[in-house]
Amino acid sequence: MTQDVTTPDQPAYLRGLNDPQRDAVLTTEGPVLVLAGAGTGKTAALTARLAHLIATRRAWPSEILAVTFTNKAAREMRERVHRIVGDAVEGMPWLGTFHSVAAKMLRRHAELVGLQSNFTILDTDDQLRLLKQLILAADIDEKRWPARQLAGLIDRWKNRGWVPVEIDAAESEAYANGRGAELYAAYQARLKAVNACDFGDLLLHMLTILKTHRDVLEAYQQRFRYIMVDEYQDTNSSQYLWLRLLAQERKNICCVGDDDQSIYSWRGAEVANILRFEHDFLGAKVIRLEQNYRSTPHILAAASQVIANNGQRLGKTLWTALESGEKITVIGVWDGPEEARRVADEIESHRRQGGGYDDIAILVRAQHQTREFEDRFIAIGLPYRIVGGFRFYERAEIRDALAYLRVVHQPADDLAFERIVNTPKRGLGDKAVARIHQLARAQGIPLTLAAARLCDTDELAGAARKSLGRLVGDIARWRDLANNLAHPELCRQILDESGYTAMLQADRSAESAGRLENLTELTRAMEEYDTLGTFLEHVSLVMDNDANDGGAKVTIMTVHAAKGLEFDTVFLVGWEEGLFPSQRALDEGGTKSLEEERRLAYVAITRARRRCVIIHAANRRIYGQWTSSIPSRFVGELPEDHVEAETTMSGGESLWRAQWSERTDPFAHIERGTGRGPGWQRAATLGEPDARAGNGGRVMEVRVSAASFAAKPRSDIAIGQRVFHSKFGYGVVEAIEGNKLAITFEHAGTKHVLDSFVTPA
DNA sequence: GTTGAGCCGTTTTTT
DNA sequence: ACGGCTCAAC
Repeated sequence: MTQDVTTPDQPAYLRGLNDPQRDAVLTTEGPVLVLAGAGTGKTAALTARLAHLIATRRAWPSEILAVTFTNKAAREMRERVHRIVGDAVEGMPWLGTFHSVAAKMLRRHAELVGLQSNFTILDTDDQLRLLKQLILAADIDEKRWPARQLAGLIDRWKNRGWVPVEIDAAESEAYANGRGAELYAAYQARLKAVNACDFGDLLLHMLTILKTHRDVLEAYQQRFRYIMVDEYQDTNSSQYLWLRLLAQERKNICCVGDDDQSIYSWRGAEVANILRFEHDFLGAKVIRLEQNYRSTPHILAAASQVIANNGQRLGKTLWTALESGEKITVIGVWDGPEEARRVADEIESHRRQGGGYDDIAILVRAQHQTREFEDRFIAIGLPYRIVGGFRFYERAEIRDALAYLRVVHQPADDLAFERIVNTPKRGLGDKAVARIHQLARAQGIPLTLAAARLCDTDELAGAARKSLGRLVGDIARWRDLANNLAHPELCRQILDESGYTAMLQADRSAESAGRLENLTELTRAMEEYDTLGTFLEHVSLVMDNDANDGGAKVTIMTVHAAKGLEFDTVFLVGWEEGLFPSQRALDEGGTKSLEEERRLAYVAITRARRRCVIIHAANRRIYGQWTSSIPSRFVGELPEDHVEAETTMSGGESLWRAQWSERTDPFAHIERGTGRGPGWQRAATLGEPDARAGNGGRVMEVRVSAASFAAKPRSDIAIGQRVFHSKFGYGVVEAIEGNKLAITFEHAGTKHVLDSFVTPA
């Protein structure tokens, strides 16, 4: 093939690269666009390029700006560069996500936009609470004009790089009869007052600074000899403008992306950015990476065929040298639970043939789909991990603890103060808080200060006054302590002295034990950061938590989260109209949304190395209602020659292709099998779906859980013992079989679970 | 000021 | 189906 033309005296980082990859590495000067199809070794080329710039002394590590979209991608790049150039990577302060790099810059120049450098970065939750207050103050009916909608609008405006005065009447019209811009301005003013900004602001403020302060712009233009951008198809306008300003002087910008994998338009990404790159950066060199090293020809053919239905593509022809392997499997099942059972069965048989759990992923369109699998996997004790979903730092107890730390770290953080003022309950309700607000507004001071002053008056009733006085005193003391105490210790002390720990200890509900554990974990995590400030920054920007607790597990995640990853076997579930493509995309976005859904399908298929199984169910429960569904149009777009169709439904024949060619009646298959009314009615009346076996002539295979083979009973668990399970709460062990336990839970009935999921209570 | 009952929207996707 | 939020009662 094209690789291995390397002569022995060439540097190690070029070894194993094919011609276009090498071209991407060695073309250092001028604008470069690397169009990298799925699985074409994009990251390898990108990291080699970085290494090349450093090794050939074209730039010091600190003179390279390298931005990615996710923390995961940034971390991976850092690790890979480290492997090549060693500790030189430590000197790369400007390798990170757009947001973390922008935050770092903004902390240096905060005063130019009216902030102090210890500003707080708000998350969505804080943002919504703040907006609600403003909506209320503006006398707008929040029921009619939800804060979420306003948040979405403001986010969109920020993504486009628009400050409040740039919002025209037509845009403003989108909220509360033209008051959108007014609310946006009020929001920005409020953020400034509490010394905070949101995610969009990190970029927008920096953009404002670069536009209005020539000296700052020129300094960065000088500094960044080379700029590299990963996943360029995901940049929004504000990021694009930011990049263009920074690259204007030296023009050494290398963007890597794939227009077919643009799946983030909903958060402002503009595919147009990549489509018009050559126009924006004159003389740009375009390099295409088209050799796929990941997937079999069948998988590649299927993906290519699906994406070919999109218009407006830059176009690539992916090819592979791999063996042809297995065709894609399409399976039609009866309903959601059967889908989960079927996937579990496949995984266990894969396991029996010596396969592992780690190389399997289940990709869903929407987060809620994970539940069906979670339920099934817990029931049979199949180890799994859900990526995304509830994030560690989004849990209530963690956010409470962080709010305490924020109040201590950044005195103007009113939102944090509001969060903790009556948590734990200390008799400071709406009335007392309203008084504090009143005073704060009257004097134009932060809430903590207003609270302190309020204590000196006799405006509050005795109990409330005493309670508030205590809190104010505590906060003042903690602020002092912050200077001479290690921050993890400070955090522990705050949690104890505020009564927060006591509150959780007094709570005997199923979750409280886990919450206390989470707080311990939080203080442990803090130890990895030098200062309270860097820790809080990390929390705001790097909110991902790889649950890296040992042991092989099947991964369940959304297609979005799977971008950039690969697995031997991939199950693509829920390929039904209304779910994938999503109803919303079908309803409101027209062709554009549908094409984005199709790109999502393309991303999904190309995650698979060897085996790709696509499943659609005939019936699904949506909002608690059974609904019939028809196979996704994307199923119909798969090339026949590369697909093996199969169904477990009573009719015996797969209808997926018929659905999108000849047949028009979506219920035909269901009627044929049962001879009775609409499928969902029957499904709804049948308790345990397996009971249908006799009905439709299908017999469920008797399953032996793979988990029971690896039977290694835990010594700390015995029959009759009380245990805790993070999903089901407390229960008593009834039986032990290998590493599987039968437990009668206090609130969830009797379940069979793996012993690794429980702890002795 | 705190607790409970009923109502509503929710299910896209994330820094 | 479920959780979060609003409103009413204690």
